[in-house]
Amino acid sequence: MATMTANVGAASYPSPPQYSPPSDKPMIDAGYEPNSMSSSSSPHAAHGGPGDKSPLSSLNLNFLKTLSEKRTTRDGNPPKRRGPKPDSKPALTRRQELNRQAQRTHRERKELYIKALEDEVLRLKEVFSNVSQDKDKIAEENRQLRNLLHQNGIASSSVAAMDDVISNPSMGYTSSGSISGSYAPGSSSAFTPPMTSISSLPSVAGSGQMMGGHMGQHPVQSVVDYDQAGIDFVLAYELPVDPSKAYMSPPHQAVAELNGEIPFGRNHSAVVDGVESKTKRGEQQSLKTWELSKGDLTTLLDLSKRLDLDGEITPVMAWGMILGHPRLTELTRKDFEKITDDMKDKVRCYGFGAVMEEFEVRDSLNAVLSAKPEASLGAF
DNA sequence: CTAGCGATCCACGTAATAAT
DNA sequence: ATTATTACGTGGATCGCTAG
Repeated sequence: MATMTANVGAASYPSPPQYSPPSDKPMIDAGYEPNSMSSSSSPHAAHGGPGDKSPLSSLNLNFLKTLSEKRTTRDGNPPKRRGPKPDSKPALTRRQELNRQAQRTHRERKELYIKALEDEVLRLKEVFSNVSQDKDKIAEENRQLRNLLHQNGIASSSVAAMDDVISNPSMGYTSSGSISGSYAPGSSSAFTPPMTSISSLPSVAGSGQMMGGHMGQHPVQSVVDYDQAGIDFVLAYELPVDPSKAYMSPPHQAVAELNGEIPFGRNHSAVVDGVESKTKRGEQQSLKTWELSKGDLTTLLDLSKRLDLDGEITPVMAWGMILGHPRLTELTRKDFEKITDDMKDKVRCYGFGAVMEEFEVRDSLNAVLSAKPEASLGAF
């Protein structure tokens, strides 16, 4: 059992670049002699039965020790010579010999891997140290600049706001950084282009800016208010038609990571609770949902690309998908409603909110578009 | 000082099992 | 079938302590 779990995790150490596997098939100790002893092949003494020693036998302890210790013995002597044990018999079977070789190379790989990790730790320590120094310098400079502003009677509130954004990566994050590719990393069907174009806008920007980007691409568009259409689209799934659909699947970890970063609206479970309580009490007041402004929609679009739902997407993502469609301008308000209705049957509750299959959104969208007279077919 | 002894380190072998 | 990895055992070397 223990072997199973560990095996997968440690899948492989980077192979040692310099190690050349025994070319002429499993001959005795071919090509192995890291230190001194060359391939010998006539030792003796087999191993006995079960022995002494503590259960945490050498391997684990050795592993830990090699993380921090030197390559010499305590009296400064070089470590033990390597090579076959002086008392080891030549392998009796081909399989035995292969195992022996495999174990040697494995140990070597492991050693190199650990060494590489050690080096990486040192490197990162240095980087961290440098960054810390830079940060201190900048903070100090910032302080001085603020003082200067203050002395000259210039309010620094806006500057302070910028500081918040900088010091809190969860706010107004930009496209750089570690969050890359968080949406469906393995899914080639992800609709990245439109989403990135949207999310690259400052999240503090109002919907006007967001739409500016799209209206630039689709000028002189009908009367469709994409802001409002988007809000309607997203909110449509926050009021489950069928309360029995609630909690069909467990909360996703990705949401936990985003928790606390959503500065508006309501907990979705509360919404579902509200629905339940409504069905019980017949009260209208409990059927509240998110209070979503146009600015919030932009922020949601921004946040949504950081979820990894494995092929499923949130309504916000779906809306981003729709916005990114090359034939967006052909869509009317009725089309949006049609898609919304379509998807209502397919939406599921993911614990924190609604999700839907990406391909179903695509299908629905394409269905609506294909019912239209002409146009360049720009399916996904 | 030194021999004796137990604990620990270390490199290795073997077998089982998972992965390819 | 072969290779990679894990788990465990072995024996020599070394260390630290202690009694003589």
